[in-house]
Amino acid sequence: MSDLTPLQKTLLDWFEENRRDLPWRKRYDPYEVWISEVILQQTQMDRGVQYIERFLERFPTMESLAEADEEEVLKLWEGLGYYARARNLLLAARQMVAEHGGAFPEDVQTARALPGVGRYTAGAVLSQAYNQEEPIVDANVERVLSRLFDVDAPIKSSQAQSFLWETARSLIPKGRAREFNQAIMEFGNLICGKKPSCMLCPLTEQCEAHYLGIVDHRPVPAERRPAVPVEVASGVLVHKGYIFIQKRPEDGVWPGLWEFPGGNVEKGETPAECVVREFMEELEWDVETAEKIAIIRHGYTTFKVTLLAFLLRFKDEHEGWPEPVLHAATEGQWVSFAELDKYTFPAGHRKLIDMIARDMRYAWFV
DNA sequence: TTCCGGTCTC
DNA sequence: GAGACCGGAA
Repeated sequence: MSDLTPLQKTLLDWFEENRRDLPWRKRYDPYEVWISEVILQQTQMDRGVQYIERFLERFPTMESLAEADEEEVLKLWEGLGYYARARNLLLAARQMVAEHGGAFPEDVQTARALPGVGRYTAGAVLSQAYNQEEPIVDANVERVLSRLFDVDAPIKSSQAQSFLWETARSLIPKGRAREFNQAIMEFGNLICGKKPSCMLCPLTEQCEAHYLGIVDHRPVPAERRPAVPVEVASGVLVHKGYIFIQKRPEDGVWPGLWEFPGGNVEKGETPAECVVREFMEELEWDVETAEKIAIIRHGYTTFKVTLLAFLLRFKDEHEGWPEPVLHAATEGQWVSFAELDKYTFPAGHRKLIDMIARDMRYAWFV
């Protein structure tokens, strides 16, 4: 019956030998495949697997997720980044329970109408869970195909992308989409990685880029522009041993996460002046800086952020708890240091909390 | 310090 | 078609 091409056969055989045990490969349950794919969208496999296991343990079914609290979903997501994924996951689960009987749709159009489900995720779930002959092109597949077929256009260009999707579709052996799509992705992960192991590769004879000696130049990356440096100041306002935090708006950066108020340091002001100004603008509170706590650096693709954190106190005496007038948040809270654990913070602010916890100078309110 | 990655929005 | 969204590994 073997009407497989050599390329298909090699990849399928290789996968049979080298298939890793991963959470969604136990059952290929559509819900579990979907959760896994969304978590792995921007996450290294080793870290992602732990998040997948934790997530599926807490929310084992579509129904359990649909009933979940957004705060709890975000808390499980803390540290993964791209928090819109978590929010879309919850929205999509609710939509599937309401409109699709709690099941992941079996056709591409319906699947792609779900929030957070694009071309890749739709193909990944439909092929792996339902064995449908839908292609997937992720970064692994991009590497494998751009090398095998020497794709010289920039990998994200529409020219390259349409070639990749068409090719990925044409390569799927009849009735074996589940195996084949996993095979090519696993292969792109373990053999044809960023640093390819051509010595171990069973496909070198069919690999155009290998023949030309340009494997390291495929795929052709998009040009990137240099990261813009940004200076940010945030304040940890302590009043009667409690700390003020606020919940970010539903859109923009870190949607729905909690933070210490602050903002960009403008030209001509010091970070300390900035944080005082920000507290006035965002909360209408008159504060002063008590001391500088820490400098935290974190890099992004488009920005490199230097976060300067200050310990703050109110300028005037306050008997009770002053009410903030929220201008940059949907909620505000006074919490004890221990209670910070229950809230979801961006990684930089979580780092700041850890630094405070370890620093003896702050033992009086920690 | 540089690099990586799906989806959504504009 | 370009840029925003995030964090950690290399």
